[in-house]
Amino acid sequence: MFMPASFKVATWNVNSLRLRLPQVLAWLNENQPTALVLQETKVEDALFPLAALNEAGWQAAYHGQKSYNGVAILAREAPTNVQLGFSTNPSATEGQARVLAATVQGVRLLNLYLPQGEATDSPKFAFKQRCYAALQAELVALAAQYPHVIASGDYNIAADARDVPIPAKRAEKQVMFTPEEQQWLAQVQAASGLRDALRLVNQDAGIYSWFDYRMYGRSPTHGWRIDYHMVSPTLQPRVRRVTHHTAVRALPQPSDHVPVVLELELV
DNA sequence: ATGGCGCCGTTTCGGCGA
Repeated sequence: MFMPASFKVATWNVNSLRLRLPQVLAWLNENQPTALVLQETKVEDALFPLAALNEAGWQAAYHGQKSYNGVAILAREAPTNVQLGFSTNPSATEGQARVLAATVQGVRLLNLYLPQGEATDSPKFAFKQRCYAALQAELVALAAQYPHVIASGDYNIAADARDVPIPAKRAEKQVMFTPEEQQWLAQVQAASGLRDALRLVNQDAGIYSWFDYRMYGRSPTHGWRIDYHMVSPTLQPRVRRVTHHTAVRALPQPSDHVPVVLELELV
């Protein structure tokens, strides 16, 4: 089966693609990934900045809406077999543009922007749970259908104590770290066989992908790790490294998330 | 317990995110 000699995929919640476009173009030029998957593009498809990306040599599949959500997959060659939403449960995201899949260089990429949940007694928390149930079914199906699967994006759940900057007992009271949510994240991996790529190669605590704007300037190291690359069994031995590009936080008008880069190679 | 910041839009403040 086809497998490129190397594969570099990045995930980045940009919190408005139009506002962050210069940063995205600069980052692409500097890092030359095989693919970059974006969340919170916050732009409807008619206004997607396709021309500027094309001029810089990048093709795109995108699924957006006005103001909120929005996901896109960028690559040098046009992503193929593009799927909007979960193929196994299209209504699970309730019309919100949060899920996009496409094939790049023989790898099936699933780009995810899962709900944050707001509070455990909020309807948004129940929505988050339904999205995780649909995600689990989707990953089980994808793992059976495609030889190489990477499910990347903003999962809005920190996996364990290493991924939060405060004691776990205190974090457990907060959405994105409740034991219930951690169970959803663990169950998704157990059922599908996909694994958090970072933890295959790095057990360090204090590696973060999201930084609360409200803490910015006061406590810039006060982040959480809520963005992941989940890789299917065939790719797990090929994970070389996962890096978090926190330097973008020093740019003017940064996103609250940083690019997370997964590099694979043949063993 | 609260709020802090940043983005969006039939925009100049309220809704939403995390």
